[in-house]
Amino acid sequence: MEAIPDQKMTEYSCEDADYTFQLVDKLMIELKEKNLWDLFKKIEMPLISVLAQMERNGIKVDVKILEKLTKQLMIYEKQLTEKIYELGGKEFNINSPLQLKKILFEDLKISIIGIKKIKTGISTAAGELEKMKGSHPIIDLILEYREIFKLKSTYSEALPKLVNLKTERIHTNFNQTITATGRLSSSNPNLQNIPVRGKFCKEIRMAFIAEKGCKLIAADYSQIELRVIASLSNDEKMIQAFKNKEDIHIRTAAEINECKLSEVSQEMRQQAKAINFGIIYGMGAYGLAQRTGISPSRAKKFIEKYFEIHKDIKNYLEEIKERAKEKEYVETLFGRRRYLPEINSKMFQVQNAAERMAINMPVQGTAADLIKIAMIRINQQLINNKQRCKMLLQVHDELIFEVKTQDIAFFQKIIKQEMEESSEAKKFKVPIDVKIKIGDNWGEMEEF
DNA sequence: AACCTCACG
DNA sequence: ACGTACGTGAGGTTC
Repeated sequence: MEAIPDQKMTEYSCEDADYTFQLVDKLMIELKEKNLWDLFKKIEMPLISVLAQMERNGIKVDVKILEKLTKQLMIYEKQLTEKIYELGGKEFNINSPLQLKKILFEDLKISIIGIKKIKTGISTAAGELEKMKGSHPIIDLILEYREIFKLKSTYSEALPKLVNLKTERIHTNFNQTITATGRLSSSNPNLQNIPVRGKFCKEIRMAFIAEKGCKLIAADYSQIELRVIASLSNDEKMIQAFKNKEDIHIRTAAEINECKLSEVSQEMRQQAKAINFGIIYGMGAYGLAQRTGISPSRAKKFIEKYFEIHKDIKNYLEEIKERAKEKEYVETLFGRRRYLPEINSKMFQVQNAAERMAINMPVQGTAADLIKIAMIRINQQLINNKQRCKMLLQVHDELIFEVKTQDIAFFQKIIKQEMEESSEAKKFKVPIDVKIKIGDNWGEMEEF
């Protein structure tokens, strides 16, 4: 790839070289002492070249689609801006939370009971505005404006600037040494946060296209973090649910509401989903209530019920906190560590925050280890066939490939197999399930 | 540079 | 009594 800048060549003296070797030695010893040498040798070292290859590959982008979308978004933005000025009584910068606050709470006198306070006063985050929805028509417009502006500024306008002129592709950076949990991160641009839920997300994703004569394959681990916690905690009930290929959220909903699987409503499933995710994040009853809109007392009952049924998970969470306090670190199934000295802090909220990190890291980190291993193994298989199948992106539990159309069946099988059935995937007490989708672009993919 | 907000898993 | 779910990156405003 041409855009890679020339490395700055520094001239080293012999003394510098000696010093460098000493540092490397020290680092190696530290890795060995902390029991991280195996992890480094097995995962991080081989992953370096996989990521370098992915960065060189890049993903093809149809700039025209994004430019067209930008124009459309600008029209919406203008219409919304005018309406908001009218309702607000004057022109102001809608992107400024400070100015927005003045309009909403001083001029329009919208009630702020129960709205979250932050450092600089009242929060105007979407979740808080959501609570004021009924009190003034301007709220809906602000929310819509924010959505449109975000799409335009962060995606449809910004992405074309990062398309390499020679390759017509976007080459993101995959950062291997940033996160506390072992995940990768992506920057310049971040291709791990391309919209997928809201309005116009399909249009944005449709701009990421397969090369002529190729298709994109997306392979994602289904419910990987819940499978990980089921396995780590050895929770028989949850393991059984995954073995039976049940919808885990429906199952949870039936359990906490004490009803049949068939009696679970959409809303009940939604609440159960929030609980399942909350468990992974170490949430409390208050947090659950905030996010689901149910009352704190009801949320508390749901959580109690959940732990009553999943005693193994409850025990696991207690144990992991205890062990973290003793060792001041937590670790993944593959031995990756996160040091958490603050877990023994005397400050209540500092310690609490560390406890939540202690709960989350082994789950998030084990999933990260698993996909990294899969990437290395798949790359091994691609090495002789790079022209026919390229690994393009990783989005935490998902891998995107570009494959020659005639080779789809061949590589699809390899990818799924390496992700689901490697010896490492078999270390889990639950089956690992990978969903495959195929399409001409990232926005229109069909499940296989 | 800090802060806010918001996109993703 | 406390504040309230984990992990990221980016664009905007304000100082």
